[in-house]
Amino acid sequence: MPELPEVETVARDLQRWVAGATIVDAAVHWDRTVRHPQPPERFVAEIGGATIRRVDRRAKTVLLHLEDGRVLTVALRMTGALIVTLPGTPEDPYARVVFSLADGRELRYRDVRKFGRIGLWPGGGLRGIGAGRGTRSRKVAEGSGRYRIGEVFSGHGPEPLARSFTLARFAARLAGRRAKLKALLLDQSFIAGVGNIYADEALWRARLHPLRTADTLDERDLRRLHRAIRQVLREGIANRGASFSDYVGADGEPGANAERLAVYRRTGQPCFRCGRRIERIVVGQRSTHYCPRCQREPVAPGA
DNA sequence: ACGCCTACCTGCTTGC
DNA sequence: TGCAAGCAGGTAGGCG
Repeated sequence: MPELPEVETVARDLQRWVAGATIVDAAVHWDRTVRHPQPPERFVAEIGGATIRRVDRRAKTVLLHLEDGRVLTVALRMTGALIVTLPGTPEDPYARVVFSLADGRELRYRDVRKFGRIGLWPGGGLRGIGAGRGTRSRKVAEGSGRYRIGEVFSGHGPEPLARSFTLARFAARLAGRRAKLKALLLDQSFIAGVGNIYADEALWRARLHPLRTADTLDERDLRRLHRAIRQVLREGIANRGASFSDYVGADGEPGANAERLAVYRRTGQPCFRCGRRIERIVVGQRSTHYCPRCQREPVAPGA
């Protein structure tokens, strides 16, 4: 499940391997993977001849900045992967879009479950992203006009690893919120890039129960949570991401972070801090893993 | 504005 | 062994 650390790994790989490369052709094998422009034939016509200037990441989306200013976005969602292959590499039945590069290599978008989306957008408006209050995700639907790349992300919250994501700013964003911590961490308009794995890991590290509500946190809780979010994401990047089934880097290799996780998918196994068995509950339709001793139950109001 | 729910997808695991 | 149900979860979009 590509979250911030996994997407960052892919973007860094691609920056090393395809920055400067020219896309000479593209083949779309699953139409709905291409979100914009529509129809896919138009997408193919518009991407042909484009040269990749730089590759980076915003939230959980890979951004391939083209020389002419346009931006190719790849949202990996659940099972998406961007893999660079050498000439002669066998075809992949799960490759939904294949970009042919001028030097003979291919940049393949592989996606077993077809949730991922690729878009091509006019540049502009990226500056200042995440500086706003983080509204609910705006409607930037397929086929509904040509939004600039900045507008695609206008509804996203701040980047948790940015220097500007300070404790004060985090506290200000949390103020007045009464949602469960788990739900809040998964909300991309609150913070960009955290998914189910790193939400559970951050809460374990901060010793906070996933059902605690944001308005019950004191200053020390806030500080621990702010720190924990940044730590688990940085460690994930250092280990090239966590692989469970489908996630791989642009080299096609899985990351090493899955075996270093403290709670995610460790139900019934001992907590690394206290030895108590990790439990699994469902919060907002998402499986949630935590230590019942280290992460104490929320106290009912008025109890 | 916010919290909650479902659809989108397919492969793997589980249970009978 | 076979087969169906359950599970995995990011996010658009709908509802109250």
